[in-house]
Amino acid sequence: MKQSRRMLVLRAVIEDYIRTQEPVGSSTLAREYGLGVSSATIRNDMAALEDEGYLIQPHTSAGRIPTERGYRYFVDELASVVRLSAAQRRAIANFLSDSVSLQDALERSVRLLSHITGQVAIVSGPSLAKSRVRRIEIVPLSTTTMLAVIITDAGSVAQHTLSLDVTLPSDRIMDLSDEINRVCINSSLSAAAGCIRRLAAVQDLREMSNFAIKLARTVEAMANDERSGQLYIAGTSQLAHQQPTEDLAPLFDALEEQAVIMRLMNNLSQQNGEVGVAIGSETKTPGLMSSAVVSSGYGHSMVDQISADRSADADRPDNDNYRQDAPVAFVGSIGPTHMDYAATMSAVRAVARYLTELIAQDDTGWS
Amino acid sequence: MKQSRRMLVLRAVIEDYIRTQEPVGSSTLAREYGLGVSSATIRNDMAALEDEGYLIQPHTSAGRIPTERGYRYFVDELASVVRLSAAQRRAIANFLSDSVSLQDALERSVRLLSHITGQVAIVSGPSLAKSRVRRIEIVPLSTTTMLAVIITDAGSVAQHTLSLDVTLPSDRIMDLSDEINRVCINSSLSAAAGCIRRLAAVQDLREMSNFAIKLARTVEAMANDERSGQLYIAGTSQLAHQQPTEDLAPLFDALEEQAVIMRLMNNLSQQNGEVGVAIGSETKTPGLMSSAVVSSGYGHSMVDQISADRSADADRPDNDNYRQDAPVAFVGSIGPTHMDYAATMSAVRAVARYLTELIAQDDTGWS
DNA sequence: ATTAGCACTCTTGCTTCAAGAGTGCTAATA
DNA sequence: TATTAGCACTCTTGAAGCAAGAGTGCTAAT
Repeated sequence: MKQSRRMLVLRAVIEDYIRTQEPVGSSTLAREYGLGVSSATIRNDMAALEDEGYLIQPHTSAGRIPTERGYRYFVDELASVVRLSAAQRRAIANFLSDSVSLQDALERSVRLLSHITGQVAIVSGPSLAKSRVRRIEIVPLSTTTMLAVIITDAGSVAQHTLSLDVTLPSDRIMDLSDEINRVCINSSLSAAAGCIRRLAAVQDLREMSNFAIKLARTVEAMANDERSGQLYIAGTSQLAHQQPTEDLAPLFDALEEQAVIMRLMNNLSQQNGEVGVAIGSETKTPGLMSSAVVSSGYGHSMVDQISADRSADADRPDNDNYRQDAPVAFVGSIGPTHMDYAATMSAVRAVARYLTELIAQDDTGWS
Repeated sequence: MKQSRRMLVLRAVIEDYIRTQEPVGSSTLAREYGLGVSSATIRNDMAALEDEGYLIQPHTSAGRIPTERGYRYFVDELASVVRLSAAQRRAIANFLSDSVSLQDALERSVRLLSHITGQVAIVSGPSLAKSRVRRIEIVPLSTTTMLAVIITDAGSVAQHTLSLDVTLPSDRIMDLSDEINRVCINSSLSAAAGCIRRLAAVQDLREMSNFAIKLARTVEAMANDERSGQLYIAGTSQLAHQQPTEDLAPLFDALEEQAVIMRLMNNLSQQNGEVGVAIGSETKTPGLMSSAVVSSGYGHSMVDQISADRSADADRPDNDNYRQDAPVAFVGSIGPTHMDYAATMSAVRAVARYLTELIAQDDTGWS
């Protein structure tokens, strides 16, 4: 009973602080929240909560504000993420439905998410490493330069220029291109690189083999490029709008460090389908010490689909680093530690769901 | 003589203010700059300059700061943009030279420019409307969905999904694709749309013609899409670093309004090769009232190349909206009105030059 | 046309002060 | 033992007052 009320107090403090952003005192709590005890009692509880590290007071004679630990408890208690209402979900689907390409869909998604949460939103494009090749095109830019365009099953398009020392006849390139596409389709990028390399060795390619090797190296590089999944960020202006409680510079710096953000969000969205939350120092990122990150993976590789097609395609080597159910990309939102966690988590989840559908759906495409 | 010294004083005030960011008084001026007159004389000049609208004093008893008009005069006087030193230019070329694709080059460019100027940098990808088609690929995503990938001579890649109501045999699509590429190559996008549309009518395409028409519409839409040239922005964090003299929110808002920025920069970079400067209200953009924009076009369509190839290719209709020497995209930097104009203009110019070379160079490609 | 000198104006930083909010502790109560 | 009333104490916040400093405008002299 006692323990229980203490936590109710904690919850009340946090809710109030999230609303008002001001240190909350015992009397406010006693008045506004129906705790049925006097302010003095609450004072005792708050003192205890402070001892336990859930609350802190900015100065001797002010109300209390939650600590990182406080928020963590609060978020953990928030176990069941409230689903958005059907209407809200429909609105999202509606807004995103007439996207015209994957990029377009992702751009809309960040903007939408940022708008819903009123915070910074981040969406990554599907990681190339975790996608399958749908087509590899080789477009001559000049006699000695080729543009390799790789289209993945997630709908993303990556490009890379290759320059050669020799001039190659275009029909031979076409042939090679056809051959590559025949062999590589539906392999992961790293597997495809292997295919191409093998092709370079086996076939009677003569002057082409050099080119093929270069191409293989390129594809491999793409697969391993950590920041391969393009990052979309929106809503940085929202940051400038909140009264500058503190210095925003480090936060902005962090946002420009794409690699850092990428790693952070990826870690956070490991277990699929669920939204992850990192609060303050949990982000292990200098600029985010007073921010929280809410993120979810999306685009889990469809399990049955994979295994079905694994057995079908004998050409594909086993060293594919697919992890079943590992998300292919992520979507998230970054805000102050005193953000509205419930709302943010719901929104992130909803957008993630939508994007997952969208990607899995490439049998029907974007309408 | 008198007129001349007044303007020297103006120049000195502006230079000092750009350095220190603090209102500059007559005594400082007399001491630090070798004007050879007393502070009282300078006071008179400053009073005159204030009457003429070049200077203003924030409060009765403070130094003077430049007005918009002051900056304008200053910038106009700065006629000859200082070229960067050979070493600096080499450093730029060096940093950008191992770009691996157009996107990559553009991303590096913004980051670099932002780093050099210490301000926000913006680079647009080549506008599709002003580029020529190098290749149009049609990749089936499913039986009823096609991904159209358009590759332009500037090296940019645009994509768009098309969904159909009927299933089309893939070999027929290949044929159509070949035909389209045969006819459209080297046309502008809008011309290509026309080609495809004509193809749809003339050929015995049967069930394909519907698809072709859809494709034509898509290509046309891409050509007309104002924001088609993707926008790259870097260095927003720099904004947060300068002491917040004033509210940054509107500035951030403006930066997120891609369409607005796009239009502004485009207008500013009309006359090619030269950098344009818009100061404060000259930008006609609410959020930029105390910012200045320095921008330059890049990637002028190479004049002779165009005309040569205009006569050669009889298939291309005349309604191409090429304007000789009109830039294809732009690069610029945004900073406070008290920025270091000379340095910023030099940097913008250097990067623009480099990018122009890069694009024109698609006969040699990225090294 | 320039300059020295001087009175005047404003900002800026500091200190003081009173009001208000909130706490911690003690002693009384159920 | 858990709760509560009461009270002294602490600390922030805002206003007000004040002295120092910077810079100007004006006048009179060169």
